[in-house]
Amino acid sequence: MWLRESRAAREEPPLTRARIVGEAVALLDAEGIDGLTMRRLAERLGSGVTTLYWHVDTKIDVVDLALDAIFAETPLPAPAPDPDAWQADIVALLMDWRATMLRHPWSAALLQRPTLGPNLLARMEFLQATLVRAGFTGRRLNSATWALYNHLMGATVARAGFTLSAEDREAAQRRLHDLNDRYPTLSANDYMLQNDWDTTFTTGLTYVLNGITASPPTDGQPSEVGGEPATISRGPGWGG
Amino acid sequence: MWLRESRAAREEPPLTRARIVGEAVALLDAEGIDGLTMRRLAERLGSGVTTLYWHVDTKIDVVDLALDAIFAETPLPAPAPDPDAWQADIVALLMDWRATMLRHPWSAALLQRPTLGPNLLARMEFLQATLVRAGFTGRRLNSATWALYNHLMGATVARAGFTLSAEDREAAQRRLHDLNDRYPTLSANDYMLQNDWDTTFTTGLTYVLNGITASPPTDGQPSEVGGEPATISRGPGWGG
DNA sequence: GCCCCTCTAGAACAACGTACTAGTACCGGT
DNA sequence: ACCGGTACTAGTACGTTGTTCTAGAGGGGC
Repeated sequence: MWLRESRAAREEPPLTRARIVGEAVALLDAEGIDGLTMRRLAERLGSGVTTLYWHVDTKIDVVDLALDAIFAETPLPAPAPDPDAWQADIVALLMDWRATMLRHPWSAALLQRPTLGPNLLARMEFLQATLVRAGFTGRRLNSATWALYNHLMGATVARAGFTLSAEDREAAQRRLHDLNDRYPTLSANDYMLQNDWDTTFTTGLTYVLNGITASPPTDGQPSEVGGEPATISRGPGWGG
Repeated sequence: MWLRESRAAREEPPLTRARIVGEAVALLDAEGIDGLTMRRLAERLGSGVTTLYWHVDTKIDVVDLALDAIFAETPLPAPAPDPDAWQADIVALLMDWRATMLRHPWSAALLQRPTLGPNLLARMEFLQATLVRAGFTGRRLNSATWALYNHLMGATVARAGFTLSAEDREAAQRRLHDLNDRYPTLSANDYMLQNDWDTTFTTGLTYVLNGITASPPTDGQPSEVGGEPATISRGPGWGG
């Protein structure tokens, strides 16, 4: 029995990579990115500081692991029964993706490094597989994938970064109003008082999805149809 | 003459806020965000470290000032003569915006903090004023503004963060191929080998602009027309 | 009995942001 | 001619950070 207990302790040593990552997420949630310190992390784990370095090479590893770990909280959405409802699948995926990141606001600031964790790749796989199922291939597939991803990331980073208190926002808006001659539109439209991020996100998502859907998914020649990148230029070509 | 020289020196002391910010941008360009150190900055300026703190309250101030300073490099684009060509104005603005950030890649990682510098506000003013000129008001104006801003930021952050060497990208793609059963789509579509960020950006921008243009700009009741956020939900409503 | 492997932890180092303090040069007032 | 204040520079020092180096404890196999 003691042997068995000892073996159990052997298979689950008091300090594990998983335990470190879990506590790192908790610490990040509680104190933000600046609160994550190897010493504080060790303190919360009841271990020596340098012990962490046996399980992990560097602090960046901890951050990367924590970043991927939060995407294991939620399972991928179940694809809709109707195979034509690919847009619903994408909306479900992106809404959950955003919700996860906003549950851990520090993640938004960290996602600028290349994201190669298994859970993030799984989400990317789901996104692109859904688009493939909808008929996108080649360059169109690539553009659609990134357009959706960009909207998600831009909206979430903006949302997570705009953490001003209500008073601060009102003060900033008053300052905009004082600079009325320089920023008349921002002043008139209460730019700083924006607070309905959720509907802003979903409305923008419909824009992107509608734009993607309108551009036909590569049936036939992939380089001729309207909406090609070549139609964008600084000169004329727009506004017809 | 000596008096005059002395007065000139008086009006332009050896160390200026502007000179500090300029050197900070150069240092950030050369060595990235981790290379920006008060000591190294002082060294490059030929001054004592703590002297900086007379001109600037904290290091964050330096970063914020540098971040806004890069948007003074380029003037705002001249609005197109044709008033209906508002989309061309927006494209010109966003292309230049992105180009500026990619010229200083550290800026992408920093833009998660609320951006209230005068040059950034001027760009935001241009963007929203153009949309107002196109007829957008109220919620639609807000959604359109942020959809465009989100696309810009998402694309630029992704681009600036994906700085892997060609060999690293190929190695990562090989790893994806080895995990074929888990990421079949990413494996089959060379997800990691994406490198034409420019056309991906412009194509995505046409998607967003088309989606915005398709949704009518608040002529009449602002809450009834199609494309309302309420039409998005996890359940049915999509995929018709 | 001995060794190696897994795991823990203290001590120490270089580098960081910043506060405190002292000092220099110049200008206006008396 | 002196004095005080203002603009500006700079050295020293403190606490904190990530990380390396080194030492050591406990257990299984020869």
